Amino acid sequence: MTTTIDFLSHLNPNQRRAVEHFCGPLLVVAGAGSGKTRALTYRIANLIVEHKVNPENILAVTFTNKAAREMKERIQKLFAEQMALSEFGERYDLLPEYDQVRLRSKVYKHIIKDLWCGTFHSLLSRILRFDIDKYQDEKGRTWQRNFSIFDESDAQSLVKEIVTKQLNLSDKKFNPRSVRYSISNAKNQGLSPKEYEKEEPNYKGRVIAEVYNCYQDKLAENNALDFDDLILVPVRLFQQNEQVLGYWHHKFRHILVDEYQDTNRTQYQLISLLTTFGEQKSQWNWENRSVFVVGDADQSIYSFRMADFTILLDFQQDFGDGLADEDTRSMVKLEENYRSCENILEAANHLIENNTQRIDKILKATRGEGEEIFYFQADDEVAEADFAIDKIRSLEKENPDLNWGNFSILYRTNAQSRPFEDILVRNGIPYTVVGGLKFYDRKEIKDVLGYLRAIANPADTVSLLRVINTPRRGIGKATIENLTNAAQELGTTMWEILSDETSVNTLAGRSAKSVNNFVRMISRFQQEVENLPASEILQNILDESGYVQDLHNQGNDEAEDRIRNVQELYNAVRQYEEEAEQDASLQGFLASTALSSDLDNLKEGQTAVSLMTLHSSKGLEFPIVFLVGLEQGLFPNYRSMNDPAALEEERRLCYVGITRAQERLFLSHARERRLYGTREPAVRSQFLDELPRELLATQYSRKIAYKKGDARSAPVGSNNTNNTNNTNNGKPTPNINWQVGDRVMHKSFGAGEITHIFGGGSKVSVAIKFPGLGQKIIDPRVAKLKKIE
DNA sequence: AAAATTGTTGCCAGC
DNA sequence: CAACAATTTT
Repeated sequence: MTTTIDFLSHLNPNQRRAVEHFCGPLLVVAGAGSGKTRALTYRIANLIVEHKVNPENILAVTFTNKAAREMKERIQKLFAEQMALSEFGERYDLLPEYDQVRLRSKVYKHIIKDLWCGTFHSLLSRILRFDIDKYQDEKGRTWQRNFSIFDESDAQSLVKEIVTKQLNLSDKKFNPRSVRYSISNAKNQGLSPKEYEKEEPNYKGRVIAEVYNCYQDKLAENNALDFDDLILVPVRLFQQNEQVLGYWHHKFRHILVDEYQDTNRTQYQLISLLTTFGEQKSQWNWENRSVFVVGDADQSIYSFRMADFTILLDFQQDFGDGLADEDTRSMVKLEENYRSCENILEAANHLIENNTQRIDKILKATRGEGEEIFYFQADDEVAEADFAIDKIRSLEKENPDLNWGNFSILYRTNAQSRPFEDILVRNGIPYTVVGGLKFYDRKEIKDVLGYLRAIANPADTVSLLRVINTPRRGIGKATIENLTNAAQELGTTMWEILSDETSVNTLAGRSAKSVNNFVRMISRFQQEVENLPASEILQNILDESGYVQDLHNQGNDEAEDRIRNVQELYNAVRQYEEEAEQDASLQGFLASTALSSDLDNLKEGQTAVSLMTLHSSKGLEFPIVFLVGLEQGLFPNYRSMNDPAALEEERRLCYVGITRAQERLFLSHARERRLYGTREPAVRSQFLDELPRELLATQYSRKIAYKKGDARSAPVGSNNTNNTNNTNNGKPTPNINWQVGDRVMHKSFGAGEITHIFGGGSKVSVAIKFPGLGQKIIDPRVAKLKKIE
C-alpha cells in the first residue's frame, strides 16, 4: 500500500480540505447531498494511507447502524481498489471474482476489523462490555459485564410498576409514558435523581425524582441498562476513573462524528472527554490527534430526544480557533449539492429561509433544472394514496430505467402508512415499510430473546419472568408472587432463589416441580454458553422449551406466522455469527438486536417502494419522492403549532424531506382525513404556502398561476427575516461589535441577551435568548437590533 | 388459571 | 379504529 490513492482528484476544493485534514479540530458544515459521507470515508482512508494512522486508533460515530455498515463497505472497497493496482497492476473490477474476494477479506482482516465504527449506542455498549465493572453510581450501585439492555417497553413497564405498585400513585396523574420521558430527558442532560430534584423542586418533580431513583434500583437489580445509560454511564465512568478514560483517550486518537447537529449534551461530553482527557484547553495536545465532526443545523430534527444543535454551532468555540468564517481553520463548508435537481433545491432553500434559528447557508445546484414539483390535493387519505400509486405505476411504466426501489413515500407519522400499503398490495407492487412494528418488537421474538437474555444474564428477572410460564407450565400468579416476595425479603435476585431446589419446594407449592424443571433447563443452557455458539443455544431453546411446539399446537395462521418469525430470528443469529468475527458472543448478538433499527434492513438495490417517516429518511436519497399528508396539525404536527422553536423543527423536517429527492418530488395532502375513527376536515399545510409557487405544477395546469409580479418572494404571512425590505422598514442594524452578554432589543421578539456570536467581520450572526421564546439565531444586518445598556 | 368480554385510551418522531 | 388493560366468565 505504498502508492497514494488518487481519489483526491475527484473532490471539490472544500471536500478536499476536509479529507486532507489531519490533526486538530475540524467542523464540516455539510448541506444535504453535499457529499459528506464521501468526505468521511475518504478522510478515514486518507488517515490510514497518508498519515499511517493505525485503524484501531480511529473512532467513527454514525447515526445508524446502516450508515456504519455502508461506511465500512466503502472504505473496504477503496482499499481493495488500491491493492488491486499495487498487487496485480490491474483495476479492481477487472479482476476475477476470486481475487476480488481475496482482496476484500484481506482488507477486512487488516483494516476494517480494527476500525471502531458504529452508533454512539453500539460503540459505547462495546466499551461497557470491557469496563462497566469498574463503575459505581452515586448510590453505590454496580453492574456486571454481562448486563442486559432494556428497550423502551421494558423501561416503561418498570416505571409503571414503580408508580402503581411501589409508590401507590395513580398512573393517571403520573402516566408512565411521560414519567419515563422525563427520566430519559434527565439522563440525556446528565442529571442524577438528586440533581433532577434540585432542578424541579415542585411536587411533581419530587415524585419523578423518586420514581427515577427506584427505577435505577430496578435496573441495577436486573443488571440492566436502558438506552440512555449506554451513553451516560460511560461519561460518568470516564469522569470518575482516570485510568479507564486514559485508556480510551489514548486509543482513540482520531474521532469522527457524523450528524453532529443531532448529538445531545451527554454525547457531547463523551466526545469532549475522549478528545481532551477532561483537561483545560491550555493543556490540550493535538499532536497525532483530531476531532472531526460533520453536520448541518438545518437538518436537526431530533430535539425530542434532547439533541441540541447549538452543540454544532459551538464547535469552533469548544474545540477550535473560534475565528470568523473567512479566517477560521477549524471549519469547512460544503454547499455544493450533487443530489437534487435545481427546482427541488430552490424549493428547499426557499422553505428553510423561513426559519430564524439558522446560519446562512445556501445549497448550490450542480445538476440541471429538472422537472417541476407536482402538487396534488386529494379528497381524503385514500384518494391521496390512489394518486401516489397511480403516479408510481405510470412513471415506472414510462421509464425503463426506473424500478420500484427508486420510489419512496415519506410521511410525518407511522400511522399514515396504512392506505398506501392497502393500495400497493391491491396493485401487486412490492414495498417495504421502515419502522412501525419492528421485527424485534414482535411478541414471539421478545419471548425467545427473553430466554436468551435470562441465560446471558441470570440477574435479568424481567426476562426470567417473561419466559418462566411461556409457554404455559402451570406456574401462576400466586407462585410468582411468592418467589418475588422472597427475593425482595432476602435482597437477592430471583435467580438465586430459583437455583435452590429446597427454596423452590417450600415457596412454589404445587408448581414446584415445573419451576424446578424450568430452572434446570435454563441452567443447562447457561453452562452451554461457554462451549456452544449462540445459534446452537437458540436451537436448543426452541427444541426444549416447548415454545415452538406450543405455537404449532395452536394450529392457526397467526401461529404459523410466528413460527416463521422465530425461524427468521435463528437465521439472524447465524448471519450475525458469520459477520461479527470479533464478538460473535451471545451478548454481542443480544446487543445488536436491542440496538438494531428497522432501517438497517433497508438494502441498497432493493426493488421495492420504500415507505417511511421523514425522520427515518434522514441520510437517504431517492430519485422520486412523495411527501404526503401536508396538512396543518399533521405536518406541522399540532403539538408544535404554538411553539415557535418546535415549528422551526417541523420546517427543518420538511426541508429534510424535500432534499431527499433527486429527480422528482410530489407533494400532496387530503381535504379530509380519518382520525381516531372519525372523519376530520384538513387544511393544507403552511409549508406548502412557503414554497415558491412558480415551481409547483398541479393536475389542472402545467404550472400554478402565480399572483402578480412578486413571483419569488415569500407568500403573505410568513416571517421571512431574510427579506430585508418588507420586514424591517428599510434600515438594517449598523455594524456594531456585538458581544456575548449584550442585552438587545428586537423589533418583534422584544428584549433578549446575546449568548453566542457566529462568524466575524462583516458577516456575523448572533444567537439571542429571548425570555419565553428560547434561543434564536439572527443576522443583525437583516433584523433590526438595538443595544440596551 | 386461562379464556372471553367489555372498557379505555391514544397518533409524533426512535436508538 | 385500533391496541391494550381491566374485568368477568368458564
